[in-house]
Amino acid sequence: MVVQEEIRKGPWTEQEDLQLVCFVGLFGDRRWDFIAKVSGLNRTGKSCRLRWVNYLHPGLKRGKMTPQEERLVLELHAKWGNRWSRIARKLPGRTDNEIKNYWRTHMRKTAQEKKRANNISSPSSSSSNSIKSSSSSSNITTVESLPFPDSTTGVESFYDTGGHVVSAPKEKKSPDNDQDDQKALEKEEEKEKGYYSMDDIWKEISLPEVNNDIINMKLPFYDAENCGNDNNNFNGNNNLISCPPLTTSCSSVWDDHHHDHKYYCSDSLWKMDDEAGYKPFFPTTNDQFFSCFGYGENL
DNA sequence: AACCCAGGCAACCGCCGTGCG
DNA sequence: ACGCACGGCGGTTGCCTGGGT
Repeated sequence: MVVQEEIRKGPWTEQEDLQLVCFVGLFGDRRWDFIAKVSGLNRTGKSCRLRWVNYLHPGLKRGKMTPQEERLVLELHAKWGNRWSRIARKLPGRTDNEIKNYWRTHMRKTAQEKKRANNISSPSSSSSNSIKSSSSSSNITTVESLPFPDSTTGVESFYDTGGHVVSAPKEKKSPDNDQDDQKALEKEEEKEKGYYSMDDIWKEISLPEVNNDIINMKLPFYDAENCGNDNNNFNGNNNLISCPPLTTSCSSVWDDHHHDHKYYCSDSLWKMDDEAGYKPFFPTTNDQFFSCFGYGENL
């Protein structure tokens, strides 16, 4: 029995991010265990999924919530309670984690304000903090506790008016969606992205040798056209991202070459010329999005 | 300048549902 | 019908950062 290397935990490095992005580009955002294994990332599938969904997904907005979004979150939370993923589906580009964090922060703030107000008006009154732990069984926040008027008045929702659909985390078991339509939609999306279907993938990997053509395929959402930037790739001078070959021994080779900003996986070259190569790689201009990259500080 | 504290956020954990053999 | 593997979700934790003292 082979002793497994210890599974990595904690913050992701930029190399890991790039590796993950690359393999998600190849295989789609579904089989996370498979991606975790095949990518050479010493992470669990869950960890990979989380990183993708919450941070690397090209459709993510990031940045501060707009007042509109804030209002919507409160409105939907009043309706659905802590169904964060469900709420997130109504906010294109926002993740359940983000919304959850926002909610916590918001509630903390309102609680403090309330407390302060109570202390001012009636210092002796007992704390009527409406925020219980979010794990509380009755987690539906009462409308009255919200800083907005009446959330049940059917306010016109911007999210139902055909805003651009971001492939936010999908839910197969969603009770409020037509499942067949959903599946058909997902398939279409994957086709558009150029993903291999899982059948294709399994066929592919069952071959004795990995077909290296797949490795140099164009990743649809990171090319220059989509990003409106000339440097939307790893090396900043063409539209192709050269991915590591399908191997589980990438990372160690990789680590050996950190110091000169060039990353090799086996005999395939995955190269970063300099920090500038990282930045334009993602189709967003929000600086916060790149914060983890640190522009070479970890190299 | 040093320290403290609160806020923000990324990531982990554990549970649950689903699909498949 | 059952058990297992996996993905998804909600809750929680812990680190980092910025502002205040």
